[in-house]
Formats: sequence, C-alpha cells, structure tokens
Amino acid sequence: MKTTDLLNVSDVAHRSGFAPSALRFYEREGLIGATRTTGNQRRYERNVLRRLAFVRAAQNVGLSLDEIAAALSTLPDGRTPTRADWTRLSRTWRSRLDEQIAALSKLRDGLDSCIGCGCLSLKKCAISNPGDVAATDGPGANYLPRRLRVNVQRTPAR
Amino acid sequence: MKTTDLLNVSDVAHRSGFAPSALRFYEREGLIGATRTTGNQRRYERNVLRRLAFVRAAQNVGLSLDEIAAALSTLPDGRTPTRADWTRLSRTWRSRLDEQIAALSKLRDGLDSCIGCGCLSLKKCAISNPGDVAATDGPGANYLPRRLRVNVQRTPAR
DNA sequence: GTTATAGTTGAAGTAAACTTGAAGTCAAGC
DNA sequence: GCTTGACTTCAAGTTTACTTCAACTATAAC
Repeated sequence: MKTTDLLNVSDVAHRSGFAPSALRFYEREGLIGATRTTGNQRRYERNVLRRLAFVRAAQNVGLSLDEIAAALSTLPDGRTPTRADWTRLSRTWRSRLDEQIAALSKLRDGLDSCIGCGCLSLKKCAISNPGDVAATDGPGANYLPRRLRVNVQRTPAR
Repeated sequence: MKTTDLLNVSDVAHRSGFAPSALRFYEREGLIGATRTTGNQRRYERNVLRRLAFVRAAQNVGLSLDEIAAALSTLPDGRTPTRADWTRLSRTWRSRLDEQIAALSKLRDGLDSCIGCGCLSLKKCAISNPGDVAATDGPGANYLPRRLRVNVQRTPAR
C-alpha cells in the first residue's frame, strides 16, 4: 500500500483525456473514487485509469453514464478488479455493437435503394423508417451512441 | 391548388410519428412550414410528410437539426421538391453512414481482442481509444447518431 | 518563507431537442 | 347554438453530460 504512487487530478486528466471537471463530475456520480490528502486534495489510485478507460469505452458503445455507473457498481468492492471482471463487463457490449452495426447497415442499404427511387416514403423507406431494427422498443436495438467520443479533451463550449 | 387536402396537426402527427409539440418546434426552427386557417390553426401541405420523413431519416443518420435545416433550405422555394431534389440531399449520407459503420466495426473488432486480453489500456485498447477512426477531428468520422430514433411517438419524459 | 501553480467547493450555465403547462380560442357534431 | 375536443401561444421545464465561475486553500519549488 504505497501512498507514493497516487495520482493527482492533472495526472489523471492528462492520462485519461478527461477534463478535471469531468473527473469531479464522475466522482459525484459515483463512477470513480478518490482519497484525499490532509489538505483535501484528491489523490487517485492507479486503477482509476482503468475505470476511466472503461467509461470512455462504454460511452463509445453508447451506454449512458447511468448505465456505466451501474456496470461499474458490479465490480468487487474490496479488491482491485481483475481482468476477468473487466472482461465480464465488456462482454455485453458485443451484442450491443452488433445491433448498432446492423441497424446502420440496414440504413445504408436502404439508402442505396432510396437513392435509386428518391422515395423517402414515410411508410416504406428503410431510411426514414428503419422498422424491424428499431420498431421493437423492448430491450433491443433502439440505441446508438450519440457521437463517437474522441479520446481527447473536448473543446470547451463557446 | 385544392385547399381540401390540407392536413391538420393531429393528422400530420399521426402519420409522421412526431408529436404535435415537435411539429410546432420544427416549424419554429424552420424545418417545416404551414399555412393557417382564418382561425389561426395550422394546415399542412401534403409534402410536409416527405419533409418529415427526411427529418427522421437524417436524424437516424446522425445529423443535427441545424444540419437538417440547412439541407432542407437548399430545396427549391417555388416548387414541390422533385425526386431528384431528395436524392441529392440523401446522397451525402452515404459516406457518413459508411464512416459510422466503420467506426463501430473497429470498436467491435477491438472489443474482440480486448475480451481476449481484458486490457482496457488507455493507450492501447481500441475500444476506449478508437484512435485512427476518431482522433482526426477535422471533418471526418467524428460523429455517430445519438440514438437510433424510432418512428414512434416518444414516451413522454416522466 | 514566499510565491506560483494547482486544487477545492457549490452554484449556475450550456447545448440539443423537445415537452409541459396555463390560459385562452376554434371547429364540428348534435 | 352550445358543448367538447382540438388547437393556439409563450414561457418555462426536462435530460444528459458536462463546463464555467468565483472565492478560496494547498502544495511545491526556490
């Protein structure tokens, strides 16, 4: 239990690509934890980097922070998560990704035929109405990531 | 120019799958237009359905409303858009979709190797760091749709 | 010891894409 | 001709995922 290899905020920010404000936000939301120095500054354990890698990865797969938090909460409390723990969490993404890819491919194929016909019919067009992929609104394929997050500090708003 | 086949709000809502509030919002944003009755109620031309189909389709491809509005504004003012007009608008989506699919496939392939290794390394993992697809932040592949919109009235918040 | 740099908090702001509510008006069927 | 349901406006609220600000406080280097 070396105290020496704890990371401070800017270390973690630089190495994870998340802004310090995002790290604080994630801590408030329970996605990551931190210990404090006597002067109340955050110090992070090394494995926070792995957690953050998971966060970014999960965002790329289209999970919301709530879902990510739920997934992370299934990690063991006492010990540092093992490779197997992470693998278990990641495994569910596979089907999610498959569904997303299928949905987009369907859209693209539909587009190819639509470009031929120019229809954009509300009822028939696969693009405007990717029915069988998305119309089932039970747990299924009705998600796609908002935007592929880049592993780079976001440019600040305005 | 029959006045008889104008559609009212609830017709358009049902046939397009957009909520009336969304239709009003889109009108404010300039995506669609409407004439008014003497009593100030909206009446929509039939081709609004096609515009709305375009909106939904474009959302599925990941365009923001601003982008969609810009695209729609290139349609001819005077005449009803032809098939060729719509085709022209749709054509740009193809590459966009290709990029999205490529990005997700990369993610999935990375996941396959990550599940083998359990790494989730910030530097190396293709999932948490889908570098070459997304790291270029010029005009390129840094977008994915938020969520595959379903052609169904959304369940209201809370 | 001092100073520059880095870190702390809580509240408020941002952006997109809509929805909700209140308070009132229109249209259609009986 | 009146009631009922549909429609109107405008302002404000919602959600997600953060960022920004102001006013302080720590830490590290010298």
